[in-house]
Amino acid sequence: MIRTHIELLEYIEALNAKGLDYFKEETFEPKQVIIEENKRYSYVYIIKKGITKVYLSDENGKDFIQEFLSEGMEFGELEVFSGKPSFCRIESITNVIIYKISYTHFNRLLETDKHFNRLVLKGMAKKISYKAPRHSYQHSYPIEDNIVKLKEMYPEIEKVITKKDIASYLGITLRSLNRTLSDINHKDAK
Amino acid sequence: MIRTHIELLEYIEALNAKGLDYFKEETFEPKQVIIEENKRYSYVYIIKKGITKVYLSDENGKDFIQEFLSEGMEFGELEVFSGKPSFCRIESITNVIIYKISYTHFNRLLETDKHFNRLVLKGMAKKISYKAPRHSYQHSYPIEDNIVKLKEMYPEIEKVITKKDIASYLGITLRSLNRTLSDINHKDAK
DNA sequence: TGTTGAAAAGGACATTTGTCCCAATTCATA
DNA sequence: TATGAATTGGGACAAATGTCCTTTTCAACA
Repeated sequence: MIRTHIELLEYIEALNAKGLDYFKEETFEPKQVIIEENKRYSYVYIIKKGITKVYLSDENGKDFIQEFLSEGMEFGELEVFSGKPSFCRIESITNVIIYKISYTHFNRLLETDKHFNRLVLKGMAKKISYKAPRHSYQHSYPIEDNIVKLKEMYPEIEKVITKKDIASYLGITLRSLNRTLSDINHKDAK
Repeated sequence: MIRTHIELLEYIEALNAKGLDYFKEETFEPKQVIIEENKRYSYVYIIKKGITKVYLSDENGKDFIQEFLSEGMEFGELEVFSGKPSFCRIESITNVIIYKISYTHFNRLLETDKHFNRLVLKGMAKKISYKAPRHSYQHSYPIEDNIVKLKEMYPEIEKVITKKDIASYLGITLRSLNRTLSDINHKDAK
């Protein structure tokens, strides 16, 4: 549920240690919007620390959360390849430290550094692979199974992510989530 | 709904024309499984012609279709980067001609051919970008809107793709799809 | 300490969607 | 042409989910 890509983060920090100055740190407090929808940016971002949510809202204000991103995950890179404006909003949940790199430097690294290139490819592969089974699973199984599964994987999740966000991630309403949670508890109690 | 990546296809055919023999053609009849779930392969595939579906089935036999892929879209490339076995099944819908390239050659091209490398990155970016709004939209709007939208974009879709597949793509049952379609017709009639 | 607002919980009812059927139609092919 | 399988369409009912609201909890802070 909370994606990471430690390998990429470590490699970036190794590059920094070598004296490369392409990556600039920036910090965000909780609930700040880092990237808005439908705008053009000139930086690619990689999370050093903290948790962010990637989401879309419809005109009724309903959110649908695509992913929660954490250490080593990048965002803003798709726009480099597609040439299109951003299509998701990215917002910090906790305090967040990110590295940002300009499109120019990002492209240069991609072309000159094979290892970096490969890690970026790998990062994108991660994004694709996690989405497929997730959406499939959420469609095929009752909410209850999804939540049980989620709790098994991240028992502490409610301490970091609000229920509303969990519901948006599951593509359901908060009411449904609560109903299901209390059903699960009743079953456990038996 | 049916993804293409013509630029990549054209580039591959240009490479072929130059005498590069990395890409081998293979043909499939309708309803053949090209890639199974959870297996290891040693080729990356690019569609030259025809339509395929990418899907997962759960143990009850319910399918969830991720995407329909057509000209220029690749598959099997994610496994090169993740090192994991395949996670989706790929099946031909129409007659399909594909180019396949071995992992070895694929990796070599990625490293030596910047343009190819960029096109692969772009292809992956496409896969990610299309998924996000799609799943969001499908969660936030009634089925009806999804279907109306789909019909606007692909008026002839039912001639190529069965209703069952359309339903699986929308993440609903065939019954729901039919119900909604007849609702739409009744509204149109008024 | 009391106030306020965000987050969480849940009641009551409406709506949507799924499940389980069965019937009609199409289509490949024996 | 006959046959059976796949596809399509839809009725009736059950179950899941959403909508709308109210209440509770809790932490921040004047």
